[in-house]
Amino acid sequence: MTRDRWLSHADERLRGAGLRTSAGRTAVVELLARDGDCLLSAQELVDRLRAQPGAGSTATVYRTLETLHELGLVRRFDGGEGIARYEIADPSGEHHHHLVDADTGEVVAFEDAELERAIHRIGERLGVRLTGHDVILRGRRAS
Amino acid sequence: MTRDRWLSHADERLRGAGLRTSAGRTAVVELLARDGDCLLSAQELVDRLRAQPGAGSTATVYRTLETLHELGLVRRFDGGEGIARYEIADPSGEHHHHLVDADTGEVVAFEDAELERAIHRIGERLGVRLTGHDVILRGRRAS
DNA sequence: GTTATTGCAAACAATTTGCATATAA
DNA sequence: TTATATGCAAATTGTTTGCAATAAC
Repeated sequence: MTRDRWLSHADERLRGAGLRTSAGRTAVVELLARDGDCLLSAQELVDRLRAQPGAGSTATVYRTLETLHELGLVRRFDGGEGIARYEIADPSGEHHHHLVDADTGEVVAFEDAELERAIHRIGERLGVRLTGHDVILRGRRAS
Repeated sequence: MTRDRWLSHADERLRGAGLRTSAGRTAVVELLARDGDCLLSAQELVDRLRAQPGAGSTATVYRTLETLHELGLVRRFDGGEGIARYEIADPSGEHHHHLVDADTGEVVAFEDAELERAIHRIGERLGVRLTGHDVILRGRRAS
């Protein structure tokens, strides 16, 4: 399962970066492995951590997210509401994009091979080795 | 020319929304028509307005950008640095996307018909009438 | 022991808002 | 004349940071 794979991959990567296995960071990483497959804000993480005992300070959550992002373990999105959202980045490179309902704000994830192919070709056409990409669609359900 | 067309379109649309032709808003709109074809921040707009006499308070710039965005006259982007950037939205629907250099942060605009087609098809596949979309590519120049 | 990590609270930066004044209609 | 728009400064909000205490190695 993707989440388990991500968790062990993340552990390994953090260890490999010379970082210690500390309570706070571990709590964030495990929470992400459990709930982080789609777009969580830092505040949401803090809240969920606070539900469980002791762990979960704002600073630690932000610091951990920054670390994970630098290591390529999470993707970060800056949706127009001025708050960043994160989701785990599958080590296999497989990923989805997001469709936002223009009325409700509801977010749906989708994958599309044709889209990925088009993006790949753009990189070639522009002479750029792509390191990442984000696609956000907005629309309303056809009535 | 696109900018002139945008300016008259914007004027008309603002008028049509029952808004008054005021100095502050007009200055922002005209500045956008002149310089706003690609990704300006609110602060950059304020600075450029301040270069000219009298006009250009932070509040008015933000309020105008909000209005323009609601009316679909500008596109807003939230690049990961916590600051929003705006550019004029061509009334014809023609538009470009952005490639960010992973090393320098430099932004290049591009258009791609194949990409647009792929996105259109995704809308159909998901049963959604698309109202907008953003694509951001990140990469480094092939050496 | 030494060094990384934590948590709190203070600091920050972008953006928003209250309100009294000025201005377009 | 009347409602809208402005500008200032204060308030808000998401995020970052200094620092002393704590925990990993």
